Amino acid sequence: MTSLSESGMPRKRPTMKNVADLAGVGVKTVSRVINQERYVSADTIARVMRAAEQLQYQPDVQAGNLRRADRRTDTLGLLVGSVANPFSAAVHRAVEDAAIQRHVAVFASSLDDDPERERASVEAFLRRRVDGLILTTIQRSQAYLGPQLEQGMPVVFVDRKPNGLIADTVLTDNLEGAARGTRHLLAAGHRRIAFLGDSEEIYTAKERKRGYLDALRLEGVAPDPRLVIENLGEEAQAELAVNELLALDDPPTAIFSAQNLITIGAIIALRAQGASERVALVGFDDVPMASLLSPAVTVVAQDPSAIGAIAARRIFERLDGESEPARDFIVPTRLIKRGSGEIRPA
Amino acid sequence: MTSLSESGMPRKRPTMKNVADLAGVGVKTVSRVINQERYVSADTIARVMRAAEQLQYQPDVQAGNLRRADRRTDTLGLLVGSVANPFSAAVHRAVEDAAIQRHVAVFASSLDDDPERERASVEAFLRRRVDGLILTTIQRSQAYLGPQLEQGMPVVFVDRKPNGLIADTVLTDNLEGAARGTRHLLAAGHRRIAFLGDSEEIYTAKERKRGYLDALRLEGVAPDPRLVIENLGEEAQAELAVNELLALDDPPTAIFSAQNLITIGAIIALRAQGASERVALVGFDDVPMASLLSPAVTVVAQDPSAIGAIAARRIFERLDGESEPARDFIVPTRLIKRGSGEIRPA
DNA sequence: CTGAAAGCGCTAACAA
DNA sequence: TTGTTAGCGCTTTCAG
Repeated sequence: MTSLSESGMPRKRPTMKNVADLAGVGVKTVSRVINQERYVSADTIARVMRAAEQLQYQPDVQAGNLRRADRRTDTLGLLVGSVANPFSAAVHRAVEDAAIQRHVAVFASSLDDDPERERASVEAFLRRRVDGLILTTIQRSQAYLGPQLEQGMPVVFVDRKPNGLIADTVLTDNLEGAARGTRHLLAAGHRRIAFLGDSEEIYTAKERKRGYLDALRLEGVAPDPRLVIENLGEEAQAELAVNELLALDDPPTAIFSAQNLITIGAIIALRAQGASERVALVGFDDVPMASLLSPAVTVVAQDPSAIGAIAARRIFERLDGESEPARDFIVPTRLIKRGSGEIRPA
Repeated sequence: MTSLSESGMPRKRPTMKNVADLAGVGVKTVSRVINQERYVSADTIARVMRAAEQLQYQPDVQAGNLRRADRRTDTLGLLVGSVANPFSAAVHRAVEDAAIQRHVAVFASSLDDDPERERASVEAFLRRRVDGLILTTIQRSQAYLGPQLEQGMPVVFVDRKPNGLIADTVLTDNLEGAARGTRHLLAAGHRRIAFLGDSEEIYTAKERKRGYLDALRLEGVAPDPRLVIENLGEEAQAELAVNELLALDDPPTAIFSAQNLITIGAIIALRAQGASERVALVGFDDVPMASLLSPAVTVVAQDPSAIGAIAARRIFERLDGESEPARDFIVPTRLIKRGSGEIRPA
């Protein structure tokens, strides 16, 4: 057993020099062994390894990278809404899985829709010389990243298009996904379909609304402005919105909710009003435990794992020299029919 | 607009020397300004700031820390089950919130119950010279961290007690929580209460089982070994286990499920058997959307945010010089009555 | 208040 | 196959 209290003065960490002295070789030889370069005799390798083992030597990557030609830190910065949010967490996980294969570690940071925090986090990443950046942004403009792009740092935007600069972007097919969900309700016979969306400022929200409107138009259904409620930030607001909708003279027979938390708010409200078996509901973005609710919730699911994987792949491609112009990667959605979206109008 | 394709040769990043030259001062003066040291004239500060601004200078923390006395990297390593798992994600978020206040960035890594990955991740953290480590471990022994502890690196274990060394640990009160959940079922009149647990190797699983058994014993109920099913790793296994239980001649009237996914498996099975309104269920660890299920799920909730916050606080205390012996921090649970746990025996 | 020189731990370039 | 020297970008030390 080793404990903190037993230890005397904290020993200094062993350096490459220490290992070299103990092994009776020069530092560069140790460096060669540690980095598995060629042209070292088996015997020398063994001696160095033994010395390193004995001293519990851990190479210092920061010091190494300081002189190394490419100055890579084998580090990535990931900025998401919140690491505690399931969508972000899935993106994070996918990025991590891609990164670990290249021995790259990832810094993750939550920004909580706070523009101040976006800048602060990005600067913190930059000071730490991350090799690349994967960002969900909130700021009005990302032009402040221009210099990094020019210096050749790979930057991939995720889930939102950047403003003020051109860079690789990975996006859910919000437009088609929302249209698809809406079409699904139209196909079930609904004509009065409400739209619940979040802040009009958010790119994804705008796209989803557009998809909803497009689908209606294509079917020759005139959108009713009273059925379109936006700027719903959280569950409680969505609940209120649904209550209002149901109180209309000619209430909607179906609801398309364009975001996760809004869908949950809608479920709560529909249930409280005893309308959950009567009013159809399709949500954009999957909801946890959706299949265990009654009715089970039909959703247009995003694929956060794919988003994270594509973003990471792109970063590494660019790090490996890919230099084609910035591109948008569109990730398709998947309609998951579970019940709530298959309710027909009375 | 700035784009990748417009840029010519990637320019080299500006260094402190560049700023110094542009401002017409020595490097040390720039260093003083950047680090906000005293004894620099207001005029000089202004000149340096202007030059830094103009060159878009970003200090390189790695280079700085190389020579700095305390050798801090302002970096933390966090190892959790999976960043995509809600419990871990909440811990992560709490750690991040504490870290950001001190301008500390956190590396998060998922270990997926893979001992190999545990070692690899910890080594990756160590090579990057993190200032501290917050770990959910899986390996049989963590003795390999002994040298780090001796060197004075703060290490806090979370959710599991380490083996082979003594270090600060933050734990849910598994024993009392499980006992509490079990007592809740006993108080409702149940005498045949099943226990569903995961791998017997896991510390928390052992504690929860002990809590269950203690509660039964204290009430004078002899535990029936046929009602105790362990080593349930995932939902599907839990479902099978519940099916077996319900097929007994004298089936349980209540179930205490000792883990998240197991609880979900139990819900699915009970519902499939039409038993969810008849057999009581209390789960350890909260379940997403629990209050929207029917019946809503009664749980003994953990407090992952508190766990993360305490772990981070401890790391920083130690970094600030605290040297008291390693301690266990026990985080209480909370019984949330929602319905499934209040069903009485027939 | 300011700057020159040394050196942090490592790798690049070159020499042996 | 191995070692030596310089230098990465910064902070420390110490002298102006």
